[in-house]
Amino acid sequence: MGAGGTRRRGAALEEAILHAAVAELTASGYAGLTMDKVAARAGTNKNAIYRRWPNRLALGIAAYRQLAITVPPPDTGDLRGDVLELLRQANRHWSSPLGAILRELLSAAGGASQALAQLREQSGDAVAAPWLTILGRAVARGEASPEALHPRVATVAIVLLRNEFVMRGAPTTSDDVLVEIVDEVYLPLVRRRAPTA
Amino acid sequence: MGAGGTRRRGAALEEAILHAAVAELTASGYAGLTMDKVAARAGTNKNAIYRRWPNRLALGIAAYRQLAITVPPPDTGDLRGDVLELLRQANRHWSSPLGAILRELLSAAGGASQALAQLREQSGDAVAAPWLTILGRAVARGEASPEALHPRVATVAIVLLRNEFVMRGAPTTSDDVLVEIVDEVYLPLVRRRAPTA
DNA sequence: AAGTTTAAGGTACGGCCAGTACCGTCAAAG
DNA sequence: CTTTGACGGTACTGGCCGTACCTTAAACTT
Repeated sequence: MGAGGTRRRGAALEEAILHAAVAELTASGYAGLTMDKVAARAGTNKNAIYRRWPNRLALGIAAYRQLAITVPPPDTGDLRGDVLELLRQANRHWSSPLGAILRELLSAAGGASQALAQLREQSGDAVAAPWLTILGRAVARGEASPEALHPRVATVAIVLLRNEFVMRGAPTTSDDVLVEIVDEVYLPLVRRRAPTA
Repeated sequence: MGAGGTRRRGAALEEAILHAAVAELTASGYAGLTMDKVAARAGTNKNAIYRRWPNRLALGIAAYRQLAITVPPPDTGDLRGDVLELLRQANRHWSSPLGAILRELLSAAGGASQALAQLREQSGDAVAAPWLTILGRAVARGEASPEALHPRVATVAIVLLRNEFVMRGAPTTSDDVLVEIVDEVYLPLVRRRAPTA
């Protein structure tokens, strides 16, 4: 049918498909992302899609990447404020429709560790950076111990929050829980420790 | 067909179906658990299944419950040993075929928080208990601070390990990582904190 | 400008599987 | 011995992924 009259090729068509996939993804989530619907919305057919992406999951991930954004790490002046703000950002993000899509994708990727790698590169490893940033400042201020810069230590708070999402199926996590994570676990852990006897 | 000759009813049939579902689940995982195959293996048909479980996921969960077992918490005499042993148990469990099935189910449950609750009851909350047990003993020995008995604190190690499984798609986690979790995060967190000078 | 290559469009399947409908049949309850 | 309701068999619907095959148009070549 090609409403535009002229037949699109190459990059133009690819962009149109991706755009349609993004639209479907935001409208119906990954579960509702069907190849037929994407093709229809893009005004093309499934062949054009399968020439570019090997399967539905790959297309879904590609579409998600169009949506993902990164925000600069907060700088409130003290560690507790920074940590809480980072957690709240993450909480908002996971509660948002975008977060729901990400969870769906992670779910669908499941064992396909090939595809999973792409998602981690985007959602996982990028997560560590802001924590190291705010902790670096805290160490400089003497608020945190240098050992806290160990990645596994630095990211404990966000990992606990992620666990909250995974275990409770709840869409959003109460702010009380965030405060609890910060005060009961994270700050005691990263704070300058008294020398072990 | 009914190889048994007599036609089974009620509990007998239900048991046969569940048994077949368990067999299929262990043989092919949840992805390979199809209603047709279960019916065939049980020597019945899909109707009998759908009269008892509303959908495939419910059947999968029911079958999984048949498989899940609990092991008594370790008691090595010191906290570090107990913690490591608990983590190693969990590591083995998640690496096992059974763990793979559980991950598949959690994946499939996804948003269906109704079904998710059933799985949590089995895999999630039951997890906290052994940690409180070993920590209770450690507190009595003076190895850990009483604040460590806070559930969110007590379960930090296992949550970090779970995160490892979720993020790295890896089937098993290296023992080095377990040690790292214990020594870098868990012990510093729960250990009796030196009175702030 | 004519010819050639390559990708798009159109359409129709194959295959898989969840879930449903219908009906004949047999076991258990009364 | 009759009635009831669950069981067995089978056949469908419907959705959707992924593929095959052919026609047509764009772009590139000579």
